[in-house]
Amino acid sequence: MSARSEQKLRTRRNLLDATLEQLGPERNFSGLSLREVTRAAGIAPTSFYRHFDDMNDLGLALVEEAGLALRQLMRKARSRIQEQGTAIDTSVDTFMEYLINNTNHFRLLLQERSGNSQEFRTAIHLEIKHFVAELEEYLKQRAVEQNRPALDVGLVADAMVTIVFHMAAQALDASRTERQNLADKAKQQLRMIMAGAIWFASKP
Amino acid sequence: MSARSEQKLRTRRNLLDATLEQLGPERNFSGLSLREVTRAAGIAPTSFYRHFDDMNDLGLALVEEAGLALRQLMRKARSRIQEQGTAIDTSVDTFMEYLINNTNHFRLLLQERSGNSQEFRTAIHLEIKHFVAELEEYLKQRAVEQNRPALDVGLVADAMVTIVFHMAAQALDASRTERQNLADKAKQQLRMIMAGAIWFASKP
DNA sequence: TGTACATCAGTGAACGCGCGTTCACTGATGTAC
DNA sequence: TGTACATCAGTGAACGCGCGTTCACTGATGTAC
Repeated sequence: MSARSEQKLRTRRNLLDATLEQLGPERNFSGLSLREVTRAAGIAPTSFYRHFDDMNDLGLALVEEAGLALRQLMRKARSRIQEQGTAIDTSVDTFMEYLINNTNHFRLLLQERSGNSQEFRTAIHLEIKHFVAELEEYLKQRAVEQNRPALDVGLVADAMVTIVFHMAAQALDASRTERQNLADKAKQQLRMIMAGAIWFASKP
Repeated sequence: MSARSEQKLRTRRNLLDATLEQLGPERNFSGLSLREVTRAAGIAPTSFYRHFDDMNDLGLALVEEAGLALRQLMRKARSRIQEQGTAIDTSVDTFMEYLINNTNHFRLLLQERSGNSQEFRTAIHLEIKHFVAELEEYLKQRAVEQNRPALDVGLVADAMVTIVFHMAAQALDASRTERQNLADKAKQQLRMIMAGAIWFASKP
């Protein structure tokens, strides 16, 4: 790759990183301006257009990145579970780890609910759907491996992801000990859902 | 009350209503401008300050209103349940009704997660906490009435509200039939949580 | 009831500001011969 | 390897726009006597 295109990629990366860094409890993605982002990235506002059509275009790139990171996280969690056998604890702990290491990626995924373009919200929704689908697949496998009755995995995976995302949203701006409490609460709630699902599945 | 102060209240009401009407899937509260709101309310931008300090102040008034409406809704749901005895179905249906009649009030309550002032988010969080607390109280009573083991009501109420709010958020911009599916899914998920909670409560 | 004055909701002009986007440009890097 | 030209990432000036906020004002409503 030529020096020129390497430099271009580096600038693009700066734009993406600078955008993430601007996000916070009081800063939506939709509240960021193009000029703010270029300022943070150390380039002229006009240079923005060498890399993205507009802020929406940049946002979509970030959402894709966040989704990819989430999927990588899941692979990691699954391999940990095989070693340790504690599915719920390990999953929640791993999610929490993602949260801490990719705070602003996660912040972006939470913007699903209004304030952005249809396209943007659809993109986020898709990433979360992937996340649910992979959990579904995993639950199905586990049920077979453990000779348990087949659960309504769609329903269970959806409920679990709802609980975990909600937990994570609250944990974002919480202290270390609050985070621990939130994680513990989520784990217990997931166990309730699991127990309820098994109960329903084993009914006549 | 004097004619003058009645007129003032009417203008204030116009501002609040105009603000709610501006909200939508692509419009955050934090994305609304003072001038937009006064334009929609049919007054001069400068008149805004006769009623509110700034947009944040107006937002807080709306959040309070939305919380009040939610609490009224709950009373209604509880009385319906006494007549019919189907707690989960009736509660979800009633929530759905609120959603349809107070769409933009609910949209406002969904903005809890970033993009607004700390004060604003805290206010929303408080309204949701009230909602959870009343559900907790209700669950406690039901357990006693039905001679069931005491549940971990805090955990259950929290999980249930998470599920219902998530359902409602998705239902906001969904079609009639999609909404029905979302409500059915939520009901089943709530039953799972309930069954799981009872199972845990009846363990030694 | 009538009069003189006080209150105050709503106004219009004006301000300075940051915004997104356009344009013609510069000069380093890449390419063809 | 050296030369002449092409590419193109990044620039700086400029634009028109909507914003929040200030200010001195107007005129209808309210109040005191």
